[in-house]
Amino acid sequence: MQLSCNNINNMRASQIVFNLQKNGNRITRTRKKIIEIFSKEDKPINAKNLLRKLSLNDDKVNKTTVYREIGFLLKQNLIQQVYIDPKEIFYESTGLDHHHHLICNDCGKIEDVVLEKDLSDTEKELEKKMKFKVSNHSLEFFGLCVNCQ
Amino acid sequence: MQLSCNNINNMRASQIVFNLQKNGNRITRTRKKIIEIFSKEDKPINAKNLLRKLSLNDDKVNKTTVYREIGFLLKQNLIQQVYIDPKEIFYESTGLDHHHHLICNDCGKIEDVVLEKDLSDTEKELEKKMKFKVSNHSLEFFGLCVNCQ
DNA sequence: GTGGGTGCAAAGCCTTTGCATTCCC
DNA sequence: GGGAATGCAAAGGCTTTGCACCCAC
Repeated sequence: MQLSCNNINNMRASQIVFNLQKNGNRITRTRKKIIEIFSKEDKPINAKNLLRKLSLNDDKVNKTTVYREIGFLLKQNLIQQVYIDPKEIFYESTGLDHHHHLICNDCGKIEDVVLEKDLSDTEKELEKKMKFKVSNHSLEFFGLCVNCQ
Repeated sequence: MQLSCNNINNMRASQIVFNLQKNGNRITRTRKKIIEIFSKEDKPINAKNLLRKLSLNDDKVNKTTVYREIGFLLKQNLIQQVYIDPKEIFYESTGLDHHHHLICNDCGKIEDVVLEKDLSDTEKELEKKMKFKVSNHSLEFFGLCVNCQ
């Protein structure tokens, strides 16, 4: 199970690397690792997390590189910001299925959730009523997780 | 129009001040001013905005005071954080009707919107399916406003 | 008068920038 | 070899902290 899941994710990472390279971007060891981390991870990551994950392995990566790489991946639209904490910027892969987050106010745990109904009706309402052209939305739920209730 | 609107908001501010005082909190000039600003303002405000608004008038207020006052109002649950920009923390009065924001990706304008349907069904779904007890949510829309389309 | 509120300066954090060095293609 | 990517140190920007002074009650 875990294995097949990893395979799928690794395929996604390779695909991303392939496309980047095709478009003339260099694939350095750090860039490849970061792409793999974002492909494997199903929770939002911030710069500090990412630095820690990278440093777990063999060689160290400088934080400047991490920030620059985040900027690069944002520009390539491979990751996106997640609006769950106004004090820290979190990111997640744009390749994930459209989902939302449950953030526990007590322990800080973040869970993903795919909702049964989407917000397309609401977005239509906004475009009609407010003449606002919605390109994306952020819907996050705050409360208490099972363990903290 | 404008006048009556201000009156309503000023009433709200006086009510807040009254309650704070009743609970043993001191009402300083700065605290009162900040409460009035949040009551009058219908857009999310950040510390910098607030400092600027306070400095427009007669005497200057120190930024430390602004940050401490924001902390105080948060603790009193009179203002809440708004999740629209991961780089800056915005706040708005908790006394406003439940609403969401439309953030223009081009000019940065923030509009309020009250949606026809609420998310209570979705919150019930989450409590049932994920055993997550929702206390509040953040729903923000990003896109292009009328002028920027 | 007392204790909370304020101002100032300094420190803390996270993030960005400048510049010389490294290494992918 | 050329130019993008990297590492290091320093700077920037926002926020917090320490401490002496002030003012609301």
